[in-house]
Amino acid sequence: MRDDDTTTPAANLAMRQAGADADAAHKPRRKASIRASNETHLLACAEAVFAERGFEGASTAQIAERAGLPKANLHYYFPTKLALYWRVLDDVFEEWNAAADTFDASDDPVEAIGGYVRAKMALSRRRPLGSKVWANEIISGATHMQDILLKRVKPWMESRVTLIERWIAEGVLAPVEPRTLLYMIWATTQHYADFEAQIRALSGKRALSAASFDATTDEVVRMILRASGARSPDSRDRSA
Amino acid sequence: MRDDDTTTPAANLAMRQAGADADAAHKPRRKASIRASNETHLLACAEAVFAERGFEGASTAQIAERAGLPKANLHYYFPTKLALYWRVLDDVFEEWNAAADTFDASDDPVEAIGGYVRAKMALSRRRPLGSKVWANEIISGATHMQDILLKRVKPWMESRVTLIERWIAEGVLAPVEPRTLLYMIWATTQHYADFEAQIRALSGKRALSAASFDATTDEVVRMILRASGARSPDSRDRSA
DNA sequence: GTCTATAGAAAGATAGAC
DNA sequence: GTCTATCTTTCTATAGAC
Repeated sequence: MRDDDTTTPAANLAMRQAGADADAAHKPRRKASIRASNETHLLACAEAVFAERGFEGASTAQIAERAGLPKANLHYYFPTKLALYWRVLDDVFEEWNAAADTFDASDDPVEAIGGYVRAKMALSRRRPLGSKVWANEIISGATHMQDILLKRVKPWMESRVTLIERWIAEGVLAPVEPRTLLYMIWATTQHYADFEAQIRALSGKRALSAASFDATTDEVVRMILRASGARSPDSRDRSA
Repeated sequence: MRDDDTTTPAANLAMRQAGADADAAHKPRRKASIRASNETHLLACAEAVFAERGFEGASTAQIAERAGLPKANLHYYFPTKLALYWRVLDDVFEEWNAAADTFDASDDPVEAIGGYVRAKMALSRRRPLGSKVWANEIISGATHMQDILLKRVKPWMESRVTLIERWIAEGVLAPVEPRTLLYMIWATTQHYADFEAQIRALSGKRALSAASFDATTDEVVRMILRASGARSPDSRDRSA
């Protein structure tokens, strides 16, 4: 029951109808879960529309229609289009944040960077719409994301910069500019979500198969590791 | 007279006023150039608005206002919003295409790839708005760009893939997946245009200085060359 | 070529019956 | 919680005077 990523109008309508004829409107047991269910459902649909048309280009009517609901219901759950958009941005950031944690899974730069690249590639595959919403927001000037960028992303980046500089000092990473490396990782991995349509057009295929996406992931990991000059530390030569 | 990249409303209004009081409307000498001048001016303003809000999010009123013109004048020069958008996309592609030529400047992969990365970074710096329009269009599904992608970008990519495969066979490039390398180059270089707002927020600076952009360019070139394992061919060991 | 006025559709949001 | 009807604003595009 609770996988709500159905973003096609048809499936959604069907789902809505299912509960509709339980006409007794006040079963206390279900009240809270109706709200939760409708909110997540609307959020998933909103993510798809915001991804495709950006904040200004998206209309609440389109989102409601995709959700199989009247426009008024959308405004019942989310007072304004902006409030809905904020919730979507927040959701997307939480996943970004989860992937970011993989960077600290190991002190070996090969494992840490490799694992992070893998996590970001997996995210691009699993939730391309979220990545697109993020990209759209940044391209439009990031006006609604200053808080997230300054209070969450910036501190994360700064601590990772310090870590990368330590690796360089220890000789397990080439003397790269840490920010340039991180931007390269973000840009390259997110490209497979954001520029999906271009990749499809250029490859002539309808979609990248799971197998070829995995192969591409391996290749991206190899290339990023080569770019960064990462190597696993010799277990004995660490003098400090 | 003919540098029309002024995209601020104020400057544009001033420019418009200049010619306005030459009230004789039919000097044959000036007719054609008025059209050309207004068209390029509107195109520059449209590029800025489309970059910031995407095709659906942009309004002809905003574009006209930025150009310092009544909305009706915009429709006099460009019949529909879509026609205007197409012209912008076409302009942007022409510059992409010019940068693409640098790939063939040399048969040495270090020079060819390095030069191409430099050209793309320079383009990101010189015309970030164009890059954003492109990115927005792809994120939105590339519906208005299928022609350019299939007839212009795809053939270019395929011939470059062949070239890269030859380099690999000759041993002057690591055995990389050519498409993955090209996507990495595009993603990384365009990131400095498209994600400008994020970079600004994370660096805490208002804008990347010319000097630090040049340093970043050098670093990106080094990292891409390392990722691709490119090396200049020994002048003697070419047996064919 | 320029510009005011406006048509006709679609936008965000709300009222109020159920 | 749901949904029809509607308010107000803004949208693309055009008419028609100058």
